[in-house]
Amino acid sequence: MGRPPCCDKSNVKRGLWTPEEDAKLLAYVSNHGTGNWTLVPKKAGLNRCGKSCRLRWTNYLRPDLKHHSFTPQEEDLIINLHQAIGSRWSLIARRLPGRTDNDVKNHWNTKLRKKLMKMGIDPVTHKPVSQVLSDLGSISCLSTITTDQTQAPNTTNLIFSNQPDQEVQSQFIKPPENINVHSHHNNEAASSCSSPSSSSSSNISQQSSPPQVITTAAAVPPPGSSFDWSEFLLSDPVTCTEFQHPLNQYEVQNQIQVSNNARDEEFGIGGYHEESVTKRQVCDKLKCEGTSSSSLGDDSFVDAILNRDSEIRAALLLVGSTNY
DNA sequence: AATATCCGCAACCGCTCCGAC
DNA sequence: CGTCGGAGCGGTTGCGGATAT
Repeated sequence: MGRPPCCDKSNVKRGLWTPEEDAKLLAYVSNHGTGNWTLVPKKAGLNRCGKSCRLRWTNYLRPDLKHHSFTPQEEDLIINLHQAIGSRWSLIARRLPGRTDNDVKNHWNTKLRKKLMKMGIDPVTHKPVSQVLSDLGSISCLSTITTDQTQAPNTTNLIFSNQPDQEVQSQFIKPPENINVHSHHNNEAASSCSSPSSSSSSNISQQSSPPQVITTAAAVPPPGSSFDWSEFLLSDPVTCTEFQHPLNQYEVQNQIQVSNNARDEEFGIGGYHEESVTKRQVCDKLKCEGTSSSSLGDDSFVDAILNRDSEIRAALLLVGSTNY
């Protein structure tokens, strides 16, 4: 038996709030504070679900909220934080005084995501789209391996099916999030399907079984042609599956990739974009390393991630400068 | 001017988290 | 330790205004 609903949905008003309702809620919360949200509507004389009241208050009525559009500085901060911690909207919003998680989320989905796409940057991984496609090529290599190893319906196996169903198509639209191109096993896949000693550019010729999608593809953007990545990313998923990698973009590694993997290794998790990673997991990890747990509020949580990210990137730059 | 399409935002839904018991 | 229930989060939906045809 599931949990009963928080309120009788058939008997409460839904949809847009009227000015009268806003006034009632505002008056009540101003005088009594929020307290137990399930009791607020009754005490405030509103025929609304407590959850709806809380949302209206936090997203619209709170007196400290900004209602003007986002500044370029705020946008930059959102992009940077999203790159570091993924879609933890509430955490990102706490870095932006007067903004709510809903504000940030909406702004990301309607403006910033498209802006990055237009710049040729994948908004999920924040990597160049060409690299994401390279990573997908690597993952397809995994699919040929894992199909034999396990029948578990993991995403990687589904992605490159020749007969994509609805689910497969939707996953293909946003592959990095669902496939997690920078997770451990994908790295293993990438390395297991390429010669250990080979340079990345030589991997192509050594691949015995290229991904199905790629081999059956027809449309290859000619070198030097104008190609709109944003249009590609927004295009029909079926069309997407017909796209073929330019071979010279088949290189697998770069420092950002390594950075992501190193960061994942650091926390023993499959990347910050992975759904299963909770704040607690990261905090626990940091706690084990001597970071005071009491100091790990949400801001500290973000700080810890940003600091660790900076450290890893700095270390990689150092390694890169000595290797090349 | 009428209609279609696009876009942004507010609100909802389902789920997890977390403290109380 | 397990259960309960409120709080909070992220994803998604749908409405309404703006713009294009």
